[in-house]
Amino acid sequence: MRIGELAERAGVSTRTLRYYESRGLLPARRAVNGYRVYGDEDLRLVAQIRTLQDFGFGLDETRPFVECLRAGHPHGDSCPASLDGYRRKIAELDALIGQLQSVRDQVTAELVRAEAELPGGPAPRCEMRG
Amino acid sequence: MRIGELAERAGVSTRTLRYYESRGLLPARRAVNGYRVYGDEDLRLVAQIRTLQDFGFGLDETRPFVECLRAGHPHGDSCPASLDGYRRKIAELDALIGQLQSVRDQVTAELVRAEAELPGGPAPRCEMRG
DNA sequence: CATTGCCTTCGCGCGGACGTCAACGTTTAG
DNA sequence: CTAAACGTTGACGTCCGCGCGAAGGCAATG
Repeated sequence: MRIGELAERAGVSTRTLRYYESRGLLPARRAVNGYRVYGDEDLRLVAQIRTLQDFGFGLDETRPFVECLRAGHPHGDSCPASLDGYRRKIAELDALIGQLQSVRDQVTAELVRAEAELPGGPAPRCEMRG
Repeated sequence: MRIGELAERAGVSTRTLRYYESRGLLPARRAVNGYRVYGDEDLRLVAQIRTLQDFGFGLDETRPFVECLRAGHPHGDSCPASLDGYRRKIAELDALIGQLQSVRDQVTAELVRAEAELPGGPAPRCEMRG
């Protein structure tokens, strides 16, 4: 299989595949004429990269998974390094979520304060009846 | 007050102040020689921008607050448009947090599955006795 | 011969908030 | 008078990751 076919089957552009190769993922054997030659396993490899990308992994972060696959393991996450990759990403996400949550709370506090200070008088959230 | 003094007092660079002006925030009067001239209210204006920036507001999103201040209101968030700005940002943050949470859960599920499939056997989270 | 596919390398684009430099005018202190 | 310090505009560089586009040339196939 050459680059065009792999690109079509994987649903990415040939540019993307060459880019992956330039980044050290997805190395390709070469035919005598210099054409890149791929096997079916490379399809799974690209699929693994895309999946992780969808999770917000950077290209570099997909490396352990890719190397795990290339080492012959059944899944990209069949290796300890990949699991660590998961764990790091989860920790990263938790940290980010926490920061965003904190900002969210601060902005909400500002909103509440500003609403209370409005010259038109505070807009009550609950109906006051007497 | 000229640009250097305002920059120092506000804790930003002169480049930043000129940039704000170019973006339509922070318009400056000009002296006869063409120098930008600022008043004390501009200091509060810059402070308002920085505060919002810290909350993750883009420059454009600070516009209602800035115009509110320039309209003579006591705070940048003394205007309805500013409150809407707060609300939009909160909604934005909620959406983002939700997405990240979803991704986090998916990655966690992958991690759990991969751990269970490890050739070394699943690493139990709880001791099994008996 | 034409078409299609592939090869390489170089450089561009995006988006936002600036940094940095150039080349020049102004003010101020010695 | 001169030099430093400050001001002006304009244009380009940076960071970040993930690519895209195009030029110029070789390979395979009809």
